[in-house]
Amino acid sequence: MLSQSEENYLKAIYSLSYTEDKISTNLLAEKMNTKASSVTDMVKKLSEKSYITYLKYKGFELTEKGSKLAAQIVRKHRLWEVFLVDKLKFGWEEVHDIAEQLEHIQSKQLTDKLDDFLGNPKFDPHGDPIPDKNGVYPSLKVSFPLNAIELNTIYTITGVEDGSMDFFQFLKRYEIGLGSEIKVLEKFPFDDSLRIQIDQSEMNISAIVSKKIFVQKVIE
Amino acid sequence: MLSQSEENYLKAIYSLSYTEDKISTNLLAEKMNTKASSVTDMVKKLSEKSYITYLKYKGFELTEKGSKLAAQIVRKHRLWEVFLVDKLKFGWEEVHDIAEQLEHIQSKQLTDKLDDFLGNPKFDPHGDPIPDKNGVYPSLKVSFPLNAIELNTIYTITGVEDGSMDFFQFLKRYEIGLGSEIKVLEKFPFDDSLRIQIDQSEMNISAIVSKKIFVQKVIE
DNA sequence: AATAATTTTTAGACTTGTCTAAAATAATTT
DNA sequence: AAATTATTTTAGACAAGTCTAAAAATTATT
Ligand SMILES: [Mn+2]
Ligand SMILES: [Mn+2]
Ligand SMILES: [Mn+2]
Ligand SMILES: [Mn+2]
Repeated sequence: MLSQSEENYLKAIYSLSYTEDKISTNLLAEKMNTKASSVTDMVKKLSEKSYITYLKYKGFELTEKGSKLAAQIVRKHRLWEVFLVDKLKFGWEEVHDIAEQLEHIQSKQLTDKLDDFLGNPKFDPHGDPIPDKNGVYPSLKVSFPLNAIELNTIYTITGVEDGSMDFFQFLKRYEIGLGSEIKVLEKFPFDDSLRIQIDQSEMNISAIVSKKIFVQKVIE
Repeated sequence: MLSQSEENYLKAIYSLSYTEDKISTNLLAEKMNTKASSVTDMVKKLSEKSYITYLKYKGFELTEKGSKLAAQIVRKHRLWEVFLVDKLKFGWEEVHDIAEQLEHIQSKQLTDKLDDFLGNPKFDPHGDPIPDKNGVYPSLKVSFPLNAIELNTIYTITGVEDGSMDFFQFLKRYEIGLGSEIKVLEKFPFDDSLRIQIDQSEMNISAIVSKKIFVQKVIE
């Protein structure tokens, strides 16, 4: 059984693994708000216990064992967040620090019963996916930029990349917003512009715009 | 903010205060499954922080501040036990160790919201009273042995002290059980036996029996 | 009241987790 | 390729919490 401190480090490494391949001492130190020397100490210990592989000066990465355990901590964290928001009526912005404590409670039975009590939620109040008891994440509908989707298929807009006022003005003018249903009718290779159907109306959008609008396939 | 260890010691002192006035090092060491020297170390610290008063070789006792805090830890412990049993469907015998961890989660808001969510329970699954957010316990109906109660007043049987088969056989023969309504009609000083009314029937019981049957006054 | 037994405290050691400062290694610049 | 800079590790210190063994204080017994 790992200490609370070891678990927090492991979780941080897990979270960095999402973007980084091998993780450096300084990167983890920054994430954990500690000093590099403390990280080295902990990394030695976690490596000793084979939750990570580590070569001096060369960085470290999670082992299968480490990854499995980290997923379980994330699972607990997110399940407790669901509990706090859904059952205790906390705001979603208030729950992180409490979940940071609750995630360390040791009882597999508790986690599983909590999961059932909450109705086996797939996402936490911040929209982050909750791994199941085997560490498996719910299948995510992945987002694509508009310029990369199938023709004549309905998608939903889930995000835009550019946050400039000009871009928002453009989107508003044509009533393009989150949740709008969108279908690409035709591609024009000469300038990569697209003829699209947005809700009921049709229009042509430039390649520049098409790269900034992200969509997900509509399920069913 | 106290450490988990400090909180556990404080809670143990609080629990011993119920029977002991001044608490000795060895008594607490036994309760905490530690060595006397560890207790001395911790007692110094808690005294330093004025949760207890302590004189070398003379024992220690809770201050007002210590008592208040300990009651809040007990409150959390018992509320979480209610949660585990009522909501997560644990058996009442399974919840103590988990509550032992949960009682250390730091968030007053969490405790109060949990209390509301559970419907402000007054007793935990083991029948122990839950202090409110001000540390006040629900008014307990206190139990007395039958030989110490008022004449001609209705009481309810809440417990028996002797667990022998012979005694149970006796109780069963006369249909005396938990929840039975009982009234003492007459006392016979020559042998301290009692004439009682048990539910609808009347009988005489010996002093020996009268000391083993515990009752509470019927409210209202 | 002296001696013996018990209880409590102290002294010193060990572990975990952290830090600062210095040394070692790696990466970048010239 | 050497020098400079950045990163990482080591060495040594400290606080918290625990333990064993020895010393001190208290309590009980003769
Ligand atoms: Mn945490
Ligand atoms: Mn979250
Ligand atoms: Mn506890
Ligand atoms: Mn209980």
